[in-house]
Amino acid sequence: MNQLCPRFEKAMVLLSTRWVGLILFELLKGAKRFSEMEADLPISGRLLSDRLKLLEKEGIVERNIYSEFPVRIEYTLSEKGKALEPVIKDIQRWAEEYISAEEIASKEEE
Amino acid sequence: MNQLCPRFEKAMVLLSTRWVGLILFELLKGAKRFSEMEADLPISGRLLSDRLKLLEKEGIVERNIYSEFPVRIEYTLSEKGKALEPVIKDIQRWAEEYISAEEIASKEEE
DNA sequence: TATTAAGATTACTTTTCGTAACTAATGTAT
DNA sequence: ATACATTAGTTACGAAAAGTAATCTTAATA
Repeated sequence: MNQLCPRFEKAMVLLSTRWVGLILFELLKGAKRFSEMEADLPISGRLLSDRLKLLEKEGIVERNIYSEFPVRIEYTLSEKGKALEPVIKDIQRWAEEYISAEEIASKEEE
Repeated sequence: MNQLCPRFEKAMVLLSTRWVGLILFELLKGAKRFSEMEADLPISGRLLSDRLKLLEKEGIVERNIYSEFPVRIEYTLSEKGKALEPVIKDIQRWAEEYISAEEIASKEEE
């Protein structure tokens, strides 16, 4: 039925998961705490939690616990995660060149 | 609230739309008819139709009608669509390097 | 014991999916 | 002329997933 390379298909499905791209973009800037990401991204805590768990399971994100007061938990990209940088950079370049201001303005219409 | 570049966010949301990546991958190989894509991709006609309309609206895909018997309709990438090639190529490279065979085998588990 | 941060859980609403049946346009066979 | 193929979708609708906000949990202070 379908002629796709299973690795590619798996990667595509993973990267197409809603908000995963934006989370990767956040983490490419450096280690982030849960609440920082929650503030920066347009998603709720429940979803952020789900996605971080998914990315951790996939070996893309690492969760580091620092036993301070109060406890600090930081999320960082693994090597596998950092290797996605070119994808994100390409998307940024494409967006700069091809997404027009009008398109963004007309978000709420239709 | 959020600190993201709106162009980037828009691009990310668009490219994160389920199946959009796989459709782009199909079309990077050249012009495709509706039924060919339906056969190659693991999605239903309804969704394929939805996504093609979305991509046409976004100026990424072009729809060409040939009045033969029976009518032939081909989908191709616009310049804006072709400009996404690096993104897809990067994802392919990443998948080759980082998606292991075991991960694919264990699709149905958990 | 009251507070604070991280994040999990719950209860509930809204969107999106997927299947299968249906429509439209056009050419062919009878 | 009428009935049937073929391609390319569209519609309807129940099922599944995604979304939100508010409420718990845990652990270490002050």
